[in-house]
Amino acid sequence: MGWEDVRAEVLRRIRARDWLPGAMIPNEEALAQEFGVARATVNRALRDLAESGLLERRRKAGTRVAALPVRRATLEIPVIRQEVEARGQVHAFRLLDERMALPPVPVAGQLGWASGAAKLYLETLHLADGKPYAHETRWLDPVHLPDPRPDFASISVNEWLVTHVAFATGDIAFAAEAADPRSAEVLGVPQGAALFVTERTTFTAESAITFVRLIHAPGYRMVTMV
Amino acid sequence: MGWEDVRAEVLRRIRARDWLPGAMIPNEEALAQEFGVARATVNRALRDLAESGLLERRRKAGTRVAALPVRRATLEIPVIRQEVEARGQVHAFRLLDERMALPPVPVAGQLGWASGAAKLYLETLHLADGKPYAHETRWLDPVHLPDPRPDFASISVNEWLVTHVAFATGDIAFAAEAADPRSAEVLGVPQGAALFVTERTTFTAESAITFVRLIHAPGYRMVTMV
DNA sequence: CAGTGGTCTAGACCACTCG
DNA sequence: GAGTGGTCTAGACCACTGG
Repeated sequence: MGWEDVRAEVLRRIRARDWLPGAMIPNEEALAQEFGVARATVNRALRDLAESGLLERRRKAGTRVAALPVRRATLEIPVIRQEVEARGQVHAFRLLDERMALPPVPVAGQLGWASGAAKLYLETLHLADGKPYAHETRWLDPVHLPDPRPDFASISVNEWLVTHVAFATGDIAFAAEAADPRSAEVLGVPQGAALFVTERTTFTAESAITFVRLIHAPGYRMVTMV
Repeated sequence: MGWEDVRAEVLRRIRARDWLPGAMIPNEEALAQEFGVARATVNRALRDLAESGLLERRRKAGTRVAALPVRRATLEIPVIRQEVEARGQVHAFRLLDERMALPPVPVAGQLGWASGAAKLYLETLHLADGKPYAHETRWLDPVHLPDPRPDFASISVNEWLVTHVAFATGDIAFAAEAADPRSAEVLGVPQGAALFVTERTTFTAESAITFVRLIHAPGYRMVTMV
């Protein structure tokens, strides 16, 4: 009887409605005795179920079955090259633009960059088997780059950052947007086409590193297994 | 020195590039000695970092810093009512259609339903402060419903399922799609508008329960904190 | 203040897998 | 075969928080 068995049995009782949504379940010590395992083993199992949103735990208050379970889905976000290669296709990219420029106010604001400070703008087209796969536009604080800058025409910005900059946190957002003229041209789709967009902001402990928008070619789906 | 401190210190060394991407790090016992904690405490910290994709661990092989860290983002997918109420708005919904019908072949196929078997089709419009929020279309195997069926005009299908059916697993997909005539009409947007679509398939241990498409009103964003 | 979960420890054995 | 992570145990103390 390992912790995964304990988890399975608890899960079974929830599913069988032995323990109803919103109801308390026995405390760790009671379950440990019933299953004949140490309390730490029960703790491990219940902690896991709580992390996945099926249980709610509070000291002193005890453990209850979540009334309205929040589904938690984990997305894996690999570098684009891996994503393309995982589909059995060949990845390539073209650096379309690279220059210092003033970031738009909303971007500077979200990243906490002083307005009026020029940052590095990079525009890249990713290809899968030679066909447009994603249109990437990125603002990057050059303070995180060595002098001279890496040659982003030969190594993708993202891969350089991932292997050379210690990034800490960030947030990711997904949205559907109508293709603007530039993305439409680059991806070879009609203006206004519905495109899947990923936006990522990345910070180190102290300061913002980069803001990137990935505009995916039509048909892109993001899938998760629960 | 708790396990979170150990995790923080290991993270610091990765960020400081003391330990380079792809490189091995000391084993648990060595770290336990260095930090003056039990091996189980180090294990907890390293396991956590491995789950978030920063470390790769294998028995006998040891622990190494991930060469190309896979970002893992966790999405919380609450019931729509909670989502709307979290924005400080009032949730309401209207059941637009409810009937037995033959599901489209791709749907039946994905759910493992015999072709030619009629299932329950439900169409719902969700409102936030009275304005269209999401257009929901759903196929549901009535075998999971009591007789007579719940009154889905007064309790939303999703909430009924979540509190009454023990669902096990499922997958979730996100995509951008152009508004079809029906969704455009119901949501009050032009045909062809770019809309964010969520598709969920839900299974019990034995059989498929439901397939649901949520077509969100324009401007919808799905956000995650890493 | 008292009950519950959260964590730590020291030691042990097991499971996997590299060499 | 041997080294590493994975897990379990029994006991202890701590931290939070409900009554």
